[in-house]
Amino acid sequence: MELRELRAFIAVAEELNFNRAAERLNITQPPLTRLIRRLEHSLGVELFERTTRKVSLTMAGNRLLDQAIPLIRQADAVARAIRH
Amino acid sequence: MELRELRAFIAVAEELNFNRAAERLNITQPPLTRLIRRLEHSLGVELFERTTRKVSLTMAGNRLLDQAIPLIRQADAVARAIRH
DNA sequence: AATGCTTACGGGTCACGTAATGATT
DNA sequence: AATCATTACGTGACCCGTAAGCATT
Repeated sequence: MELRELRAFIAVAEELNFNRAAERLNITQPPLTRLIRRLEHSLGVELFERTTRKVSLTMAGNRLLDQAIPLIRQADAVARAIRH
Repeated sequence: MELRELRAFIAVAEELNFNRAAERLNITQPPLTRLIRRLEHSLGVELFERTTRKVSLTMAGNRLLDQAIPLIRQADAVARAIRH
């Protein structure tokens, strides 16, 4: 699990749309799909249900979102603190 | 800043020796040197003073260590929670 | 037909490990 | 000479973006 993956996850979870999330991350959809896949694989759970037309969070995804946001926030705070 | 880099940083900070830290991380010294360099570069600060014979934490390094440990701990807790 | 996620594929970058270098004791 | 970190270098893996595929509306 890497911060980059969590940032990608949060973007998708908030947008519920890979295209917009990818734009927000300044990448295209395919790498984003792969980031999410890798995160899912490393955690051993599905984070989204993709019903071809609609993306929604699974229960595990919801739980992760709750925890990923403060984690990223804390990581950013650490970086800022060290940079002064 | 990535978790992988922080884990490497913690290993070096605790061992104060690149060789032992690399072993602990199951990599060799050169990639470890580069991980640390990249982290230093991304934060814009020196984290270690390398006097060729001795490695010691800078002030910034000390501050990062204090914050990186709980951050990694939290990240591990998140991963564990999601995996059940 | 249009939309939206995923898979295929080619190319460039990146990361690893071995080997060589530099510096200190 | 020995130790320890860094730099050089070649190879294999990884990541990106374009293009193609596939399913749903």
